[in-house]
Amino acid sequence: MVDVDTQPGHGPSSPLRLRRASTAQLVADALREQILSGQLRSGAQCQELQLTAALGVSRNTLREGFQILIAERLLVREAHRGVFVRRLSAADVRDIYAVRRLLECAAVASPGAARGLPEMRVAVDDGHAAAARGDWYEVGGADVRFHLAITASVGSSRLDRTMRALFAELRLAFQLTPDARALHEPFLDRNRDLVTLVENGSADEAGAELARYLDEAENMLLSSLVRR
Amino acid sequence: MVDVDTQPGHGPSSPLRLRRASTAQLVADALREQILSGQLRSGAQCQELQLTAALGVSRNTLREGFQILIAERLLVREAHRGVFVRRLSAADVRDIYAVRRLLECAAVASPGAARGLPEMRVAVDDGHAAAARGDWYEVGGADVRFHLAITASVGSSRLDRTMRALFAELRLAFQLTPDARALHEPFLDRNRDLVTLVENGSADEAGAELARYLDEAENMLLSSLVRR
DNA sequence: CGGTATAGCTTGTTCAACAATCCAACAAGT
DNA sequence: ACTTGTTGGATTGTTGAACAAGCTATACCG
Repeated sequence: MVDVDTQPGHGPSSPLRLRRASTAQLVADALREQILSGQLRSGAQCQELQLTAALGVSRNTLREGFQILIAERLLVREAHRGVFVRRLSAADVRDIYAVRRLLECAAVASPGAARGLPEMRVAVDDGHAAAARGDWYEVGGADVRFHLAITASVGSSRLDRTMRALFAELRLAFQLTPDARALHEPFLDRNRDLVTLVENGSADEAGAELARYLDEAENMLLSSLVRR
Repeated sequence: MVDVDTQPGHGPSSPLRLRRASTAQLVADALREQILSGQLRSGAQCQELQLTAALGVSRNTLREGFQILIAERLLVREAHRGVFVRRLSAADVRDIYAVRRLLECAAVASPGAARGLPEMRVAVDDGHAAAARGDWYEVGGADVRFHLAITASVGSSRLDRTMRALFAELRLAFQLTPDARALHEPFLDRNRDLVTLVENGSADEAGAELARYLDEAENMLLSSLVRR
């Protein structure tokens, strides 16, 4: 699952300190789950009174939880109107892919890219396995893990967080498309090809291929969006 | 000033919609200002009762404001202990520079880098002007604007936000160094050189120079940190 | 001196109230 | 019919007070 630990930056000192999550954090986790799994649809309103009842927390705590997801850009607040599940525009999708192109291509073409290979291979296999049993939602999950593995090779926790947040947002767009299969299937083999390129140390070629890859993915996603 | 509009993602439709900031947002803005200007020192505790009195807001609203800055990583919360101004470790600095190297080098070497030239030039001039009058704090501000101009050339609002947040965090480290001049002076001319390289369309050379640049900046910052 | 209870303070969470704002429905005027 | 007030109900924004839970330091005891 894609989850973003926006919360308590590791306490200054202790690497071994058990901390139970705050209620607000639990609220955010629960809502994020609902959003990413599609149970809370894009554009849906999150009414305070209704959610306090459903989650069994107070209004103030719920609002603290909202703030977490607003910072993650999964929710948006409109003053005095309410909180809504973010609805991605075509411009948002283009913006996200612009970031992906810059970051992922740079990461995959960098010398350290090979460090991500083990996880990339796992994700590729997971994707094919999920496709074999027709679970296109999970294919999407495996695809996210594949691309996460690319940027994770840089070894920066901040970059990880950024990418996780970006993909969580992108999933909002995936949900708007009618045909998950058409969206993900073409990239199963291309992910495998990308692994091969990285294995062979063809840095520039991998970067170029990924750039084309992302362009096509963006166009597919965009064209499937305008249809509604 | 570096400010991150984590808040209300532009309302779904309207490009022309006036919105007053919520109190929680104002609280976050005020605290961010205090933190970045150094009045709230790194590591300092933000006591709820004290701040509610100082800001004239309720505890609940203050806590909503906290959440915003926690998401921006300027504050950290330790359960039942309190909220503190983030204190950057050496590992944090290295992490930040790893991201900067990837992003900025890719951006400056990309075809669209020239789009950022006007703002880059302004920032360079601002920096030299500030240096001439010995205002090293403002030299730091101009330097941030310079690097922001590089990534802004990509044209992604998400990338802008990410970089702004990154630089806000980095400023926490700047504050820990005793000698702002030593930290910033060497890069006044190198920024100028970078402008020239981009003007000439020497993409690869600009990327390589920026990589060296960031390595040195990182080392300087790190060595000035260990001293305390 | 080291360990442990105790007390005080701060944070975590809830609840209830009121103010500000939005929204839909209705009334009135052109 | 179409716009323009007006009004009332519902929702969000913010507050204050209360209590529970968890830290921290002091004082106490072996």
